[in-house]
Order: sequence, then C-alpha cells, then structure tokens
Amino acid sequence: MKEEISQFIPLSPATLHILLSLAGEDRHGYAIMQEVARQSEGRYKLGPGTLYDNLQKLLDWRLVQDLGQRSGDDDPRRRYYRLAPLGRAVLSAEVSRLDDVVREAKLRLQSARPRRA
Amino acid sequence: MKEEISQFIPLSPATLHILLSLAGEDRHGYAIMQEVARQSEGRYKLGPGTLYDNLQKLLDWRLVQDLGQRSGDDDPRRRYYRLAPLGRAVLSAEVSRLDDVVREAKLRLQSARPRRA
DNA sequence: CATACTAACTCGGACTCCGATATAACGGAT
DNA sequence: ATCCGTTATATCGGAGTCCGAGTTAGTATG
Repeated sequence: MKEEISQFIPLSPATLHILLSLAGEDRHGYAIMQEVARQSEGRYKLGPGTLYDNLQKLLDWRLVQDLGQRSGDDDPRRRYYRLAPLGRAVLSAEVSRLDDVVREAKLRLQSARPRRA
Repeated sequence: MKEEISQFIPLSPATLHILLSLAGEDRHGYAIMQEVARQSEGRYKLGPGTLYDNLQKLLDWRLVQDLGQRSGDDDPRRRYYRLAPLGRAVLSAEVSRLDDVVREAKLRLQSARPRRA
C-alpha cells in the first residue's frame, strides 16, 4: 500500500495541479485547464498537450477515472474525470511531503539570510 | 525583475530540492545528493544524471554560482556550489507558491469526501 | 594493498512538457 | 441561416528533462 503510493511521488507540477483541480469536484478537460489557471492566479497555465499527456498517464495509473459524458442537458462534448481513491491518497501524500519541504525551506531562507532586518 | 523570477517557476522537484539544499550552506555535488536524501528522509533520491543536468542549467541561469575548490585541507576533488541571490529569490517565490498550493489542497482534501457512483 | 566509500562526471534511452494545430459543436447576434 | 468567438477534445513533434548505469579516480581504514 505504502509502496503503491510512494512510487508516484514526487509529482510534477502539472500532475499535482491536475489532481488538485479534481479534488473538489469532477471536471472535464477544459475545466481543468481553467481551474488550474484560476487556482494559481495565472501563475501557472496548462496547455492541452500537457493536460492530455498527464490525463492519459493518470488514467493508466488509475489515479483518475474517466466518467465519459454526463447525463442531462450538459454539453455532450464534455468528458468528465474523477479523482480515484488511490489518486486522493497520492495527492494527500504529496501534499504532506510538500508541506515538509515548505517548512524546511522557510527555516533555511530565514536563518541564512544576508543581513538586513 | 518580477518577470525574471517568474519565468523560472514552477520548479521541477529535482530543481527545487537542489536549490533548497544550497539554501543553508555551500555544498559540493555529492553532498547535495546526500542532503536531498536526508531532507526527504529517503523519500526522494537524486541520481548523478539529474543532479548534473540540473546544476548545469542552474549555472546557465545564474541561480547558482560555481565556487570551485575550497582552500585548506579539504578533499581537493570537491567542487562547491553556492545559491546566488537570484536563486534565493526564485526559491523564495516558489516556496510561497507551494505554500498556497498546500493550503488549497488541504482544504480540498478535507472538505470533499470521495464520492461513489 | 585491498576494498569500501567518496566524488565528479558522461551517456543514451525513456519520458515529459508544451505550443501549434486540427476538428468540431455550441451560443448569440445579426 | 450563417457567421463568429468561445468551448471542447485531441494529436503532433521538437525541445527539454529525468535518471540509472557506467567511468574514472582520490580517500581512508584495516
């Protein structure tokens, strides 16, 4: 189990943002691109190449499920994706790792600063 | 200046860890590998290929300086590297971005339960 | 002097990134 | 009806990156 999760870590920035955008709700590809841009306030933008490469990889790894079309009056072109339980576990492990990295980095950046109040 | 920094972001996991390992003190290549393994408690290990590809890139970008050999009774094979001021600024910006990502992710992971079909 | 470790570095194949491009359905305004 | 900007999925190929295996050689201890 633990090994299953750790083999996917660390996640590339693109992969991390895609999983994160699916953590709150199921989304279709175009919505993932928009959500990633929104979440990062435009600091990070996903092109279609990166998105679909990653989505394919995530489907192969079973971190994400393909839901296909959604019923109702929804735009029938849309293909929805859902974060699978394993994907959620991987995202969670990666976030906790990054949390450690961020804590460590803050210490280092603060203590070893060139003098200046 | 802001643009100068943002063009390097996001950093790949390898690049981030190398910069972070240099934030506290100057290190030679082998020590960077050991420090990255130590910092991540073995969860992330850098091979020499990744290390030297990245180091070359960081030198080209002037985020890191090559200090060459250190004087004294130090092992003369060692080549030391130092985090340049621009590198420190980039690391700082990336850490602050990751901090946002981590905060957002924690919210998403706790508020949204896995759904079933 | 052997052998384990330290140290820098190269190589090449696999993998990833990512914009340009293709295709087409949608929605609203003429 | 037809036009047009947007929404939407997807592929392609070049550039860039990852990364372990291997090379060479100095160091340190027994």
